[in-house]
Amino acid sequence: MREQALQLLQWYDRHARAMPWRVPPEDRKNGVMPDPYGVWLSEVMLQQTTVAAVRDYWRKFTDIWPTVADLAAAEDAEVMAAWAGLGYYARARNLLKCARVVVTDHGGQFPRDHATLLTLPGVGPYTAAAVAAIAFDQPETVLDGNVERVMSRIHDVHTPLPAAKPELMALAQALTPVERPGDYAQAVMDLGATICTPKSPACGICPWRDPCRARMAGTASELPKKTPKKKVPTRRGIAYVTRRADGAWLLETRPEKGLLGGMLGWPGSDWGDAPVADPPLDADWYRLDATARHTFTHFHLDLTIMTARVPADAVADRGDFIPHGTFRPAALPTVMRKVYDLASGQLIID
DNA sequence: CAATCGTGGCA
DNA sequence: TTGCCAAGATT
Repeated sequence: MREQALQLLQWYDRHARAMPWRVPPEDRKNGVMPDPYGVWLSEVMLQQTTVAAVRDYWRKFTDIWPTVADLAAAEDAEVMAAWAGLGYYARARNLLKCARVVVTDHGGQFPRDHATLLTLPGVGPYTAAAVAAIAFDQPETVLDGNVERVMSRIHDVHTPLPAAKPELMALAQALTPVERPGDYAQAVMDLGATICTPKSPACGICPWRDPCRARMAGTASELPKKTPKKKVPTRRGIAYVTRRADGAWLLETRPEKGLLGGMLGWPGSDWGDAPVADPPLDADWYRLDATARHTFTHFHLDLTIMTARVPADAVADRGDFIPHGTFRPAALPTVMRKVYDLASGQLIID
């Protein structure tokens, strides 16, 4: 095996991070392999998301749906509700699609090869490689943010991302060993997460200290270069929070496509410069002084909150009344939960 | 290729 | 407060 990969694997044997979905290196050496379903689930959840944020969600999902068949049989709304708060909700929609494809088209078994994995909804180049390597020990190369950073430093690559990706992928592939590819994939990512960090990397204790070109050049902390991103605009909107006399709340399921697609939310306006919207029903509307502020990936949102109490026989033009006993604020995406937190005090039913 | 798509933690 | 960042995929 290549010396450099071996050094990283030896470091991983001593410093592998413990995670609920991970089989530690000492067990993998004894032939223990992780459940592909759990690996796939973790990889989808970890897309652009921290390990700390994923842990409890992964446990919740595997507790409620222990197998891919269980997940495939789940109600859409239940899965979206369970995902609420984790963000990037297209992942949850594709997660369910993928589970159903695995059951109907692949006999309930995850494909083992990269090409077939790539055909699954929500599975791109990174996730396909991660599942193939970690769950099936195939010599695939994972290229995530960690690996991009590690490779750009080891080889002192100054080409800015994302243009540098093909180059970094080639470098990463050249290092990928044929032995223990699953542990190796996890090892590079652990290295990036704990040693070769974005700011102040711990080069002094790095297993790849000697071959690292950026450390030699003193450029490690400024790599990888990235194309500058523009700052985000502020948009405004209106949210209508309606409570019926029997305690029910007026909510609507958002369209499948677009922001917060498929998630539960308060009826409201579009979000833009000067939002206008008709209330979801005729009522005596009260405007809260406080607004709900939230930052998405590409814009800030400032939501004006309107509240109203309506009779038990009220009929809405938009949305559906959800009974008080059924409604769970935790099933809302964060921005909608912020609105609830601000509005609920005004809508207490005796 | 560039834009879209969440959230929470941290300097 | 602001900006950056985290195991990307899709269009």
